[in-house]
Amino acid sequence: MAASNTKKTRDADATRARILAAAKKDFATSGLAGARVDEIADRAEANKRMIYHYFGNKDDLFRIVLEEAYTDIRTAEHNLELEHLPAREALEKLIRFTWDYYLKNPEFITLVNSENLHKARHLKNSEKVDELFKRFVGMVGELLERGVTEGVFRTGIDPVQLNITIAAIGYYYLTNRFTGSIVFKRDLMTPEALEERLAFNIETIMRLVCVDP
Amino acid sequence: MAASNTKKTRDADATRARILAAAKKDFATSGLAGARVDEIADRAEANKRMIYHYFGNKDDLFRIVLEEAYTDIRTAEHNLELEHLPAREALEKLIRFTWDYYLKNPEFITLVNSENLHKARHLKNSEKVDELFKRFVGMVGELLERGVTEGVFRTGIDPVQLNITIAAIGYYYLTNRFTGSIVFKRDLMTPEALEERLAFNIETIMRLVCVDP
DNA sequence: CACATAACGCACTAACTGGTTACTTCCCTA
DNA sequence: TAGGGAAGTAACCAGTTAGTGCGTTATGTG
Repeated sequence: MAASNTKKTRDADATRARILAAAKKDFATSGLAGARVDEIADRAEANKRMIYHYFGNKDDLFRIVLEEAYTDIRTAEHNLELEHLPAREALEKLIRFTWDYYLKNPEFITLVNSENLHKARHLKNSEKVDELFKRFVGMVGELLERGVTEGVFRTGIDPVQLNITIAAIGYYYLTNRFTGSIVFKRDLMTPEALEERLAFNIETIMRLVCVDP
Repeated sequence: MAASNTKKTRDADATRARILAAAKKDFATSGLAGARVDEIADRAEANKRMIYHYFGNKDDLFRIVLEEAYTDIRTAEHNLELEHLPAREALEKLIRFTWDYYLKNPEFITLVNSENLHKARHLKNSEKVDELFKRFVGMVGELLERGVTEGVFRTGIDPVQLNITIAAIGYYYLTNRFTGSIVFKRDLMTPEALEERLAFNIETIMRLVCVDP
């Protein structure tokens, strides 16, 4: 499973990008401790020396992969432009987006899990993530306020708690899909199971937030 | 941080138990790949050779630690004796229990995360976990039915989906407490924050399940 | 063209890591 | 009380791992 064979001669940006993509893949698959620098270099079709040249060391590489992952999801979220929809529709769109993003980008979940295993020590040194989230929490807060004004949402809901819950009900299902499929004795990843779960999640949040669910 | 100094001369059971406790701690802290067999032996105040004598290899040791963790939580759950309470109270007790258990046993969460990173390959070889969960899902199913009979719960709720959601809203908050505290710019682990989260979770589930929340 | 600069690669190392070999020490019971 | 088996130990091993020293090669610019 190597990077696309567009390896030209001497292209610093391309090499850097290939290393990042390879690192994302390996860190997501094996965790920080389990991932191997040599394998990342192989997958990137780059020399291991280049990893240290561009990224310093394994931990810094991990930090940058993580920052990129957070930037990606927050950018996609921003592009939803929820502010142009009625509050109820906007909320449902956010729930669907969160679910779909986790589903299509499973590496995001495992990267975040890895970072939490390490008590977020990489994120602590990151300035980038800081500003990303300011906008995001604000967005959901405004959405809630708008819903109250429209008369469709209950008052007094904490946007952070709501955010966490919307993420939780999708994240948990997907991150624990392997043990979950065993202990609950059903394949949690069939198209039908996924559809059913999304519907359940939408209902959960709508009943929590809406005046008249 | 060594095991309690009750190390007598020649006690196979005690040595085995010390190794298991040490392994649980280290696997929970560092993950499967990150944990070191030598360190587990040190922490257990046992010789490394004993680990291989009693448990075979690192992966088998991890599997047994995991089985023990699942047995512990399911046993505690069983001891709740929810069947002796009115359905509504029983449900709230289950939500509180789940939250408190995760809070007091953070290693459970990290062990399960590790196992899922490895696609549950250890659990696949476990017969023990199989029967543990049969009882559990049945218990929640009966609780839901009883609530419907009592006229307090809505009909048609899937016990597995409910189970997953109850776990999810606590699990996600706690497993991601490090990154969460950074991105949301508030300490998620103060007593007030924890209390607030539990209240929010109870409200979420009650609104989802109850006819008249 | 010349040449400085940056991209790239080889081969190496010191420390580590899961697992083992060969041995000693203790306890139980015949 | 003798001796057999289980508990426990130290030293070791072969393979792995993150990280580097240093030389080579391409490329853009004066």
